[in-house]
Amino acid sequence: MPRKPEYDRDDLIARARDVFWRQGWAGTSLKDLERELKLKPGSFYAAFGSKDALYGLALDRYAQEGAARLRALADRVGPLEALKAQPRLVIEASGAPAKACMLAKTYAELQAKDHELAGRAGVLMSEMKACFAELFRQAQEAGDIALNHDPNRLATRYQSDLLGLRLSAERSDVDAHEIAADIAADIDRL
Amino acid sequence: MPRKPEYDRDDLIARARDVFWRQGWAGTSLKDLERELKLKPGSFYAAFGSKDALYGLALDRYAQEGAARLRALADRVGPLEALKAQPRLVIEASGAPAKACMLAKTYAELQAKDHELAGRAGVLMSEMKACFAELFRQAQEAGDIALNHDPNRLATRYQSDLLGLRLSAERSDVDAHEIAADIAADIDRL
DNA sequence: TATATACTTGAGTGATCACTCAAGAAAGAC
DNA sequence: GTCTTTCTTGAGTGATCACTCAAGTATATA
Repeated sequence: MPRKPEYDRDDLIARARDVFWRQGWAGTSLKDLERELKLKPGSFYAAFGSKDALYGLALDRYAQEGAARLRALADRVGPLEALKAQPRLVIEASGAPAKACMLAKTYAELQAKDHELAGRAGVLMSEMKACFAELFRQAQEAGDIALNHDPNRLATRYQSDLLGLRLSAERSDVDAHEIAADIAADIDRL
Repeated sequence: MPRKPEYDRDDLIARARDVFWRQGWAGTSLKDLERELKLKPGSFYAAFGSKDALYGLALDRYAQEGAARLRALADRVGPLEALKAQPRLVIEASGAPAKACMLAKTYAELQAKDHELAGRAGVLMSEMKACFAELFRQAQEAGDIALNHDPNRLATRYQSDLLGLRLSAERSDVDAHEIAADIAADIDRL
């Protein structure tokens, strides 16, 4: 008996993710979202409850899709090549609304206020780090990386480098491809 | 004949810098500044004109002091050792209100809105990059780094690594000292 | 067709935003 | 002391913030 909504919830979350990713949490107003999602306030709150709730969904979606992409890449080309290709891929992603990592931006913006979303972003970054560590471990298992390295330490440095790269890639005075190539070259020297 | 202000303008800018550094641009309200600077709105606007104007002053102060510290360090221990020590020093700075770079945070927060302060932060980051490049060049001149490296490229990568390090240093699940040591070790291998 | 159920609409809520300004207080010049 | 100039004070400005809710509309079931 009920009426169906006119929107596609998944599509709405994806579009909200793009707005939040680009403009940040405080930088995105309800007006921005209403315009972008073509939703009046009433529908918006009926669908998502609050701006923060939608941001949380967008953050989870962002992390889940990023991890899935990396896993798919590793399945295709192997762990070492995936780790080497990732820096170039993240800064070349054409559809993305920004180069910088949404998790890092969220964490940097909201951590000082102990906002729940910063905690969530931190957890998701930690999971991503574990994902990198697993790939380094697999690369060692395959004999591509010397065994005297700690995969967790490699992952920590690698993630840090990626964060720096992606932030640098937003700048017009920086050749991010050079940085990406240098990060990949570092992996070959392990 | 005039009355003197009761505040120390330089001290006020330094305190505003710390608040902005920690909480960001949108995350800092006039109320926050009035509380921190102990200034009523009237005095605030008489002294600085606007929130953005004060943020600009704080940003310039931040960059100027950072560059001065690095130059002083290089004068003391030489260019190579300065570049190697800097990663550790930036994450150990005890008085700082945050680990992450204020220029990077400003740029990340405001670039999407084409805010003037993002442009200013970008210019200051560019100047810092040139400062790094000069140190790499001097280290080459001193025979500490092989001449086949482009100092500008080294500086670009180095700055990117520092940005990543400093962002990572805000996280509780990351051992930033390991990253800092690894960045320093990379310089030794050049 | 009638009814029940959910979705859509948009004016309106109080709170907070950056900012203004008029009035009062303080200090150097005379 | 008196005047002039500047600083300090804080209530108040309109705009925007996230969010609410009652009324209207559309659709699946009976």
